[in-house]
Amino acid sequence: MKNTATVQITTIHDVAKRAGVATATVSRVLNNTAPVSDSTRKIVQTAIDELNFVPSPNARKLSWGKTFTIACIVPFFTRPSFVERLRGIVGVFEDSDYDLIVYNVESAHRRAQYFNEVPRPDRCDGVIVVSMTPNDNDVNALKRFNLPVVLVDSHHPQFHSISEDSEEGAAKAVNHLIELGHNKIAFIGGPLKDTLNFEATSSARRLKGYKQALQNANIAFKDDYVCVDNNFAIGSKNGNTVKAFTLQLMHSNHPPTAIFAASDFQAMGVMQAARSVGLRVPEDLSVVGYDDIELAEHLSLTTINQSLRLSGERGATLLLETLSILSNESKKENISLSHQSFIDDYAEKVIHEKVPVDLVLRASTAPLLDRQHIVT
Amino acid sequence: MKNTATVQITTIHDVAKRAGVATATVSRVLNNTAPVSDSTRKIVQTAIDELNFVPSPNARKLSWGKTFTIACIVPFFTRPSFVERLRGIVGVFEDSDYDLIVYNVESAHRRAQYFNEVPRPDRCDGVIVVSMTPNDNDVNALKRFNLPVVLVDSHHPQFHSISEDSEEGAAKAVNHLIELGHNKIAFIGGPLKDTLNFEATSSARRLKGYKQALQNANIAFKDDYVCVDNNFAIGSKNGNTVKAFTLQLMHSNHPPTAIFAASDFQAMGVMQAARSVGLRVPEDLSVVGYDDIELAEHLSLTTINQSLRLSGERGATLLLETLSILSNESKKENISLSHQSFIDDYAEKVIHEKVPVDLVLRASTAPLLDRQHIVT
DNA sequence: CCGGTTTCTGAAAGCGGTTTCATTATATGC
DNA sequence: GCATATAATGAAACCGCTTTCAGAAACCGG
Repeated sequence: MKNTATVQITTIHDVAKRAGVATATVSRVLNNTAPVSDSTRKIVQTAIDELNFVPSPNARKLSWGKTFTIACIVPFFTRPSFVERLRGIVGVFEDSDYDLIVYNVESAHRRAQYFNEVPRPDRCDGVIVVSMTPNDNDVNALKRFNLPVVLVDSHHPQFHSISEDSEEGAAKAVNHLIELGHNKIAFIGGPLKDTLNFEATSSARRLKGYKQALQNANIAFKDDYVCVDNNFAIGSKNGNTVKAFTLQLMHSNHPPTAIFAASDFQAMGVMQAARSVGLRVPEDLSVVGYDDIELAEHLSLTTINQSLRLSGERGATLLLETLSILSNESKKENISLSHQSFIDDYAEKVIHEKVPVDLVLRASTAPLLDRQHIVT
Repeated sequence: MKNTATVQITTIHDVAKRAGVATATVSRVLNNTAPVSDSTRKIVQTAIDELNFVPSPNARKLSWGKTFTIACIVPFFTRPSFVERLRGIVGVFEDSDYDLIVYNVESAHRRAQYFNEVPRPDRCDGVIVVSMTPNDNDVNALKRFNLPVVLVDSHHPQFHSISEDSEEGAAKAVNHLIELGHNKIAFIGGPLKDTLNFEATSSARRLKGYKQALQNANIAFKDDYVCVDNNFAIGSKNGNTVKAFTLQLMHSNHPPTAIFAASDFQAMGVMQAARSVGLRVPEDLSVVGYDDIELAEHLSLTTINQSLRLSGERGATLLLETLSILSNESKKENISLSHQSFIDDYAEKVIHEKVPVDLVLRASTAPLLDRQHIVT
């Protein structure tokens, strides 16, 4: 059951033979790892070029004791925002020596499986976890082999993380509406508890920001104005709950004049529902979303940009940096003591980076009109 | 510059020592590759369990001469439909022994690089190419080492492929409109030539299907009704061309009563543009999209479902099948001659599978009304 | 022109598995 | 009951590359 390819690949031995040197020498010119005389180097290089030799990644990995791969554990298709995040991550590793393997979590079972099996030094050199807060088991699994870990879009005291401040973002959204004169502002969001990790979801944090903003503006919080779609998940075919919520809100005795949705996808549902009953956006109803996914621009949706792509980029970069620091650390040589201690410090410190959240003004929000006052 | 992990991983030697056997024996119980007495098997198994031993993937790969990884070359973020396709692919490999590495093509440079560097037996056991028709160079690169290759969403005589019939799909869309009584049907699509591979794009094929359908219905083809956005690409910030096209069409002397867009994303632009000037969809304008991406359902967009997910699944499965056939072939033993020849046939034959294209009826299309007749 | 570095290079020992080959123990046949 | 096939196991080679170790060659000051 050996390899099925019929054409043999040239190995370092072929090169060595052709160049009339030992494989060690070939390896040395390959990696610049020890002095090689110009003459032999040239000969070897010629042989390499002529044979079109590329060293076997696997052999290299085994020999180096590194995998040169990064594992990315991500609820791939259940988050509307993963594309952009992943794009950021992929972009960083494209130009590095590392391969990226994406582990897609779509069930609690897979989640546990991946957290247990993937973070091993013989499988990857580092781990990026996206949009999942590690629970106790996960933490143990992640720490077992001291692999560098970066959390993107989540937070844990023991691991580096890149995250956004959902509360701040939500507050910005709501403040914007308040500044436009709205005070009947509803919230529509997804589930507040995550079934995969039993943590507060971004919806929960955005709801918190929403409440905070209202409070700061001395606007009374109304339970009726909060709608939570516990089944909401991109990919599930139940986008209708949002529409039902919207209609319910707008047909109530005190219909809101503005709705803040915890995601652009939900905001889209809101806009559609509103329009389906003849309400104009933004004239009759202002809508703010969250995420600033591609869609938002096409919908002219005012929303909160949470730098999705950037968060991926930063996460990947941070992991790369950690990796390089660790590898420098392991060859403690020629390094001044002060520099060494700097590095130690750096390696010890857990870094929590926040990515900016910004209001993106588009055409789905407008000042509260007098007419609306009358309607209410 | 060795591995940075500080905790050592247990190896097969540890297990062997603990069980008091040779590593060969451990390997044998691990792989069921030769008879082992029940007693020793039990001892070894215990040692494995106690030490929590998992064989190093890398060592295994090197030894087997296989990589146990599949390379997937895909224009990741420039196609609106990649998510679903990838989802299908990922789902298949999750339960297999293979890792999936996704190579994201976003420039001609990367494209060439990946096609040249990736399809080597020391990097992967098989290749899935998504949404790109290989050019001559690519074909050479792909065939160099006789690696199994499957094309998803493209076609080439020399490689297995899973694709949809864009012409048929487009014809179904247009026929639907014709059946509703429309005869002023415009087409809005993306570029007809692909800058990455200089091949006809799906837009081009859909345009062809559009023309065909018109012709079959004896409706004269009008150049004015065809709008091609040469800059269209998801991710580029120029979704406005579609809107401009739409407005231009609707303000012309003979505005169409229906528009067929070559993708759902573009259809969304059409709907928005139409509504922005007070036109109702579908009452004043029928719109049909293509792809049936998630969005379509939320937009209540009538569209053509081209089984995106399924295409990924089938492609991945086909590759897996090919792989298993090849590996069986390589151990030509205990196989009846007839079965062997069947396998040979199968391995020789290039398989071209079509995935179904179906009209999905939603609320963006309606019968042509008399009122519209008058308007024109 | 000699001892002592420094530079360059090859042989060989890993990396962590698998597999061949040889050997011993057991089973089977007559 | 002995020759021979078969089952079970260990030692060692191997996958393709890196790296240590040690020796040879070149360099250098006196």
